[in-house]
Amino acid sequence: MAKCESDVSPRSTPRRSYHHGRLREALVKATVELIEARGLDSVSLREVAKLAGVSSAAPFRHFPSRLALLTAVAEEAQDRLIQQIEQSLAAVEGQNALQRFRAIGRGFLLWAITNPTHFQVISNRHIITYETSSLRGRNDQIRRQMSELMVEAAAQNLLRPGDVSAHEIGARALVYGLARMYVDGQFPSWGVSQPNPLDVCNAVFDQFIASISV
Amino acid sequence: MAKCESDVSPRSTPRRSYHHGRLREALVKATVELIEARGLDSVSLREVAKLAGVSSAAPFRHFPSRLALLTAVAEEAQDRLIQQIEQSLAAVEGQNALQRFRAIGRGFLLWAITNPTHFQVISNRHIITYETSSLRGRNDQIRRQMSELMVEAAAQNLLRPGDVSAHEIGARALVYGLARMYVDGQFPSWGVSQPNPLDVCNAVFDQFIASISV
DNA sequence: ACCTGAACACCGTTCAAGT
DNA sequence: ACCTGAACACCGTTCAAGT
Repeated sequence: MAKCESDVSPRSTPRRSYHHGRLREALVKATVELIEARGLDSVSLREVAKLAGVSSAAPFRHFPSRLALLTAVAEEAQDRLIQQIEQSLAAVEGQNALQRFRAIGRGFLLWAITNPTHFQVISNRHIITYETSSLRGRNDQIRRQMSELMVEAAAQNLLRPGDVSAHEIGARALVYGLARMYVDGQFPSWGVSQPNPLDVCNAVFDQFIASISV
Repeated sequence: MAKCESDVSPRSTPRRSYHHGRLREALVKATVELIEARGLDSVSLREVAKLAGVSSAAPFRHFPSRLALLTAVAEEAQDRLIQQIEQSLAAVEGQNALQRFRAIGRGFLLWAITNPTHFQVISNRHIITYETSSLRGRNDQIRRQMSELMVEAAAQNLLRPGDVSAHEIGARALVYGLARMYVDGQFPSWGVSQPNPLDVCNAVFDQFIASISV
């Protein structure tokens, strides 16, 4: 298997001490850098370790497995997502339930497009342990929030007639699908030639929100 | 790395002849079986070869790389998708452009849910060579067909006011997102407890089509 | 023409031993 | 307490040699 060259190089300044100090954080950082440089598949613990300037066995002091390391990246991804959603929600405080629902979707899109590597890791359930980590619980929380807003929007007659949960699942699938199409590089082949992919995503999502509202 | 047990076992009837005869097809079939039994990540050429009853070097007579083997699976996936779409389109012959557009979406959903393994392989651009195979060209063909139907639907005033391409990208992202949520096992956590996931997908997609039509 | 067996350079993971 | 070096069983891929 030929390994392609890249601009990722190990620590030029060798550790002055035997103990690394912040190896855990350094490994997570090195993993993200490696994915950005050469893609998810080419991430090996051995190269992550080399990038962080330690032996290939050292990561196992901090992570029980490769899965656990990538799960740590996914947890960082989720932290950023939740932060982004909270920020987007804060910007529409006091507005109606549908506008708040829309803010969550836009927050998700902004997060996915500005953090494509993190999005790729967290949305790939095969490379992380989703169920046994905190990921599942915190994701469920976002989902519940969206459900409540949809129910509230329906109660306030903000939605066109139709099944409320179908609207909700539709919105989630639409936003998730857009983000995936972007990170999978499908936008160019779809004739999306606009300079900013986020503008495209927002426009599509906004039109969806408009079409389900009265 | 511990290998879990499974019900996939190599050929019980050993080859009577030195030459396999239909090794290429057997390898593709073994690959699909292996993914179904133990997931995409655990597919190795060596095990595929063992399943087909040949040495670990034999596959390289028929496929230049692991990528090429999985690309062959993806091509089989695309064959089935195109066949399904043609069948779905045939069932709505003579109906208006929006109904024909809807038929493509429903064909895609039916294909993805009845062929989850094939969908997983073809939608994972990191494990196949998408650009240099016939995949890209034939996929573009489907996309063009959808574009034309959308333009035709707009010309016939079947759509609510709005950007036509945003409707089209929205439909594509929605359908793709639904299929991914299903194969990624996200439906249970979304409270989708209906017996048939296809019914859920169809209902969500139909409501989308209804919401963008006049 | 098609397949095997041994080899090479990788990989995740373990563990005794070092500091 | 934290890290190294060598080891183990894997992996994709190559290639001389077999049929």
